[in-house]
Amino acid sequence: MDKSYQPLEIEQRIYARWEQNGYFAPRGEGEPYCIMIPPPNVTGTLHMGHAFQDTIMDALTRYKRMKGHRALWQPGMDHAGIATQMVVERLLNAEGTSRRDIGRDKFVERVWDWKEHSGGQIAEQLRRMGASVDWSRDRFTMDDGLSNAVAEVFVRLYEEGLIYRGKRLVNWDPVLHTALSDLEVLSQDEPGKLWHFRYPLASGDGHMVVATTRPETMLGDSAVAVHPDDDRYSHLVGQEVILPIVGRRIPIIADDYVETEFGTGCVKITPAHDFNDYEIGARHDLPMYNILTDDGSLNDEVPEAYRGLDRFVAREKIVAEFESLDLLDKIEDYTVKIPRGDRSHAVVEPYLTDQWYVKIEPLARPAIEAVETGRIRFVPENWSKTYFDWMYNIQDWCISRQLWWGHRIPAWYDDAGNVYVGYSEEDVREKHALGADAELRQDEDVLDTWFSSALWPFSTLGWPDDTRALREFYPGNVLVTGFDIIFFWVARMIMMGLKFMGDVPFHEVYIHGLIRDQDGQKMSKSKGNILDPLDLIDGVDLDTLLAKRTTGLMQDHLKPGIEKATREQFPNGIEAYGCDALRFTFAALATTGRDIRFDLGRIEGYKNFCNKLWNAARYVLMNTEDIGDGDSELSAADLWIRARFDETVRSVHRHFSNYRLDLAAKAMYEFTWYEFCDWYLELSKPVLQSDDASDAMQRGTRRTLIDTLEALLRLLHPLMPFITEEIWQQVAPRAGNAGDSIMLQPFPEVDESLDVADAAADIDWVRNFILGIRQIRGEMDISPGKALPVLMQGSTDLDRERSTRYANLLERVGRVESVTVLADEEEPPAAATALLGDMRLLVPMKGIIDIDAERARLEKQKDKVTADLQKAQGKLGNKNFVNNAPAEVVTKERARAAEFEKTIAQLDEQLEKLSQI
RNA sequence: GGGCGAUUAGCUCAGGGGUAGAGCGCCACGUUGACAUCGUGGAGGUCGGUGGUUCGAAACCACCAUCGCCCACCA
Repeated sequence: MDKSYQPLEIEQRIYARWEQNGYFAPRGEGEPYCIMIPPPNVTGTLHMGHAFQDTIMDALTRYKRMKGHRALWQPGMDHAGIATQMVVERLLNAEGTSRRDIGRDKFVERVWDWKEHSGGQIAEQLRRMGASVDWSRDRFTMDDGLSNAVAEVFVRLYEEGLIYRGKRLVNWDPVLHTALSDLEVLSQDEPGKLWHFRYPLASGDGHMVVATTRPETMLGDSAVAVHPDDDRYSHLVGQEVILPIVGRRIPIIADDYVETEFGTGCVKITPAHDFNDYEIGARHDLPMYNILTDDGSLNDEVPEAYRGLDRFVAREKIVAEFESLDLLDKIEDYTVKIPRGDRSHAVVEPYLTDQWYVKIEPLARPAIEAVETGRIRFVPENWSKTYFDWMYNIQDWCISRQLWWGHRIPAWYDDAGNVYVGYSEEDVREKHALGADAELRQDEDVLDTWFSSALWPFSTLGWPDDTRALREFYPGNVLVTGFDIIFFWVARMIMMGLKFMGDVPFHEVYIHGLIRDQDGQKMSKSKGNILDPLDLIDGVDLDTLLAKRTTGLMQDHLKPGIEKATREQFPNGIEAYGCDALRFTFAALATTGRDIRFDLGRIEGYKNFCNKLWNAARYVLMNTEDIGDGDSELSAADLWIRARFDETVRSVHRHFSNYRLDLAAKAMYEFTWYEFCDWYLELSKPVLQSDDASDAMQRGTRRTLIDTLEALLRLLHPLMPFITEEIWQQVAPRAGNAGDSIMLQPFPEVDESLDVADAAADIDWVRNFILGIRQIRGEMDISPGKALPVLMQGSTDLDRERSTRYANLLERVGRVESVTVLADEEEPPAAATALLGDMRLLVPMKGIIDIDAERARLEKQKDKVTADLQKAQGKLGNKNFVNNAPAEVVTKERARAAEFEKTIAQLDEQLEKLSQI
């Protein structure tokens, strides 16, 4: 083995072997376990969030697979309608052409080409992350099977009356020319204005003042509303105003919606361009004036001077005209919530169009119940509240999009405008007995991407066919995802799963945090702070990193700032940490629910951890080349490490079942480094490197070394698949294990039969002995290489017995030259002291130790213990404590106080001795 | 306007009614035959504030402050 761990060389080789051997497919007869990957957007590349999420899912899958489950981690990708269409349109634009130039069929072909290219990249990245997904089951939301499922669901919902078509106000994106669902619209505060306009009363007796943030919509006004109880205006209700510029007479109406406190208490009503006004218009039967075109310009409904103007240009002109008419009351600065499309960032307009909707309430009810009754559990629990809040107020879902890339809506129209829904044109003709001469035209629109994603938990398993996979793996066990798509995706999967499978799609929803940069900023291209997970694995030089962060920026002026920040943070680029270090870092950071600052210090530390493990394995292999097959005898250290390992296994099981990968990682790390490496390997050296130990004893230690390492590798495997496999291939045969791959081995289980109480107590004694001596050595600046004589004063029989039995360990590991028993009454020489139970360990100071330094050291210890003692005595002196606290707490406190007193007495005695010198 | 979360060592974060923890960083010593990507020792915190519950609060409760996120139709 190399002297240090070199991840890059081994990772890809190992993954290829796993994949070629089909190890990722479900196997065995165990209970099925299934996780569905949240399908990444096919146009994207994996970012840190994916890598984090994939690490969690892979760790869970590997863990369950090793526990004997038929484990399936279902892979696949999402066609991501709008996002993908935008990417390909941009490509076309760069070529000097456009989607409209080449036409729908050619365009869709281009998107498929792009999908092949881009999707392959993501699959490659997943492989580099070590993802043990079953590639043989790979799915794409637009492939034939999933498209069938989409059509099936659409037709069934339509036939049940749960999908309908209607003309309503929708969120319209004037740049993308499509409707959006409420979720795809993000409202943000932006500085704006509040314009106050005077609308003259038709009676000629003055005017009303209305305020608006969107002046151009006045062209579509059909009323002015006031609150019914507003005395200022009640005499005007029923009268009319003359709409300026347009000249239309519109009524003054009364409606509860109006807030008397806000502005003047008069609201202009534009039913065709505002969601609230739409409702009011419906209540009062007002006419609707649609004044916009698809791209957000004014249409022919408005006075000629305004036709064809973009709405924002028209806005300026309207204000100017009001001013010239002396009808502009005032302009106030005002912060406005601006709704923007989440993809295009264009200002979205409420716009009257025909769209398809899912009637959601009947689907939502059982979905709410599934969480209320605990059939689905959110982890952490508080996310269920977010879920409920949305589900209780859920609105019908607009599912049609005016795009070209996506599942075409399975609806056909005849010349008379009748609509027929079916699986295909033939199906429709047959079902409705339409003759061949009847002209049918399919709906031009496609479905919201999330419509197909909602079916993912069963469409990927073959639904609507009754497949074996579907029977085995539905419902899945856990969904691992971010909080940002609880509404978009999680809720909709639950609704569709219950509707079409009659069961929940998964029993647990593990919501993880968001990966942020080291300053807590969200990672994004425009901030220039993105990290590519592969760059952390493979390393990257500064120039490449700079290029990655600055090319393709939407806003060129950000470039210098990004360059500067990147140069400062990564003056030498990023070193290669390897996949296992990255995965372990993600796991260690995966605390409940909170966002994660990705700190390079952590991954650096876990890379070192890999190296530590590597070298521990080197040591073990070096010492187990020839174990021999005679009897073996286990030493106290051997028993102790086996017991410590069991304890670690126990806690790792617990942490996996609670989705606390951070705690699992911590338990693994601490055992490996602080117990196995720091102590056990050191304690094994005296046995293996001394002639005193019997062959049986040596065999016992060699077996323990190899057995513990082999089991430890299995324990670590779900988090660090590559390094554990690489080492295991060499270790397993010596441990008597003939398996092909560590990933197919059983996960370690606790050996309940082990009774090691005595051995554990002995080893604790040895460790404390050595720690005491090390402390003296460290604080007295005695060279680690110098062996020290030690005197034991106040020792018990057991102390003396142990000092003999473990003399070898004390000498070799503790660098103790000799251990001498000193009778209680015997006068010790000047010495430095360490306390071990009731016994004092003395290191004679002759020529070694600075007396003043030793006195200071003891005083410091005494201060600390005295403070502890005072605290304990304070408690014990409090009657309330003694009377009310549980007896065992009081007893414990008494014992503590007694211990402190004894320690202080010993320290005093030692200080006294020093002063006599 | 409603809801959720955070506030613990210089930094990043665990923990949790009875003894305040880890990693990184820092200081000192050190090449001992797995590992200097290392070893050994050490310094460093009134656990955001105020009040309450309790024998006991950093932890539970209330309020407040600061920061963050989500939802919502005051034009």
